[in-house]
Amino acid sequence: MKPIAIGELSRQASVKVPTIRFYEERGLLPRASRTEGNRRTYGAVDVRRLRFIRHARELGFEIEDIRALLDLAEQPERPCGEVDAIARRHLADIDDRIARLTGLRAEIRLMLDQCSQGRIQECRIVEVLADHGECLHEEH
Amino acid sequence: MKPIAIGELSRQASVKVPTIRFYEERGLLPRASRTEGNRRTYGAVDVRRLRFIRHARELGFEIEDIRALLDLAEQPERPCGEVDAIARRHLADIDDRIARLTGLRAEIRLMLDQCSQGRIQECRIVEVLADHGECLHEEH
DNA sequence: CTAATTTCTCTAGCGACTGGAGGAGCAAGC
DNA sequence: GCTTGCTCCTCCAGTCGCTAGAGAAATTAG
Repeated sequence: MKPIAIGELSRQASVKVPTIRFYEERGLLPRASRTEGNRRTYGAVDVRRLRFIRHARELGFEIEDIRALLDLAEQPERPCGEVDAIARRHLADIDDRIARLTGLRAEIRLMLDQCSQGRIQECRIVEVLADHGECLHEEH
Repeated sequence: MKPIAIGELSRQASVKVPTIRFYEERGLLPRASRTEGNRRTYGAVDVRRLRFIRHARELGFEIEDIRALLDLAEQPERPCGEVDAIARRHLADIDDRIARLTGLRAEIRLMLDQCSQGRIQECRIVEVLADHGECLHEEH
């Protein structure tokens, strides 16, 4: 039950000190209580909450989503449909990004394959970049 | 050979007006000549250059890379090894991102599959987020 | 008691734009 | 010639999720 300082919280949750202050400012962490000397103090609850945040961030959830997930996590009796929806949206977002990156990959791969290592004059990479019409890429 | 205004350049290259001014400020486009009334004027060369930039951006190249590519494109006699290197680096970067996103995807997919649509109390999604040890994810 | 470490607040910077305020230029219709 | 409406100008602020620095104060170790 002994309170810990921000540096200790940082170590226990693997989140940098300025990031913790940033999360507090953004409302993901409650405003920490302070010592006489104005230093933030934390407890086990904060460690858990911050680890939750870190993990969700590692999985790519945005701050807003995490805020919602934290709110929901505090209401254990409610059905978890909203939690599910957030995760599902995030999954769709990731799928989207993977698809777009895969498209880019193909196009760059092709450019590289066509480059004959000659002079820039006849370099396919430069040509393709210069002329949008020459490539696979479409999206408007 | 008639000069065009920034709005027309914007339409012809499919790049928004403020973005054109931004590119000028960042040195990707030369400082445009001006009319008596201080408005920027452009020509066909600028349209080509801006399209090159747009296409490279769509492919995910960073501004710095594009600056280098533009410099190289202006020296057609030089070997295209550097162009190749930039594209290769970018490909590696994309591969990296795809790999990481694929990892995230798997983990979120798993969470979703395990969620039994009950109450938040027993929701696997919340559990996994709360306890880092429970998941596939490792990286530090 | 001193020195080293930690913490505090405040501010600015990253990348690549995007959008708004407030004002001036310009073409066309009356 | 004048008004209307569009385009353009500059400058500034905001986005996202941090990260880093300055300069000062509190705490801890030796």
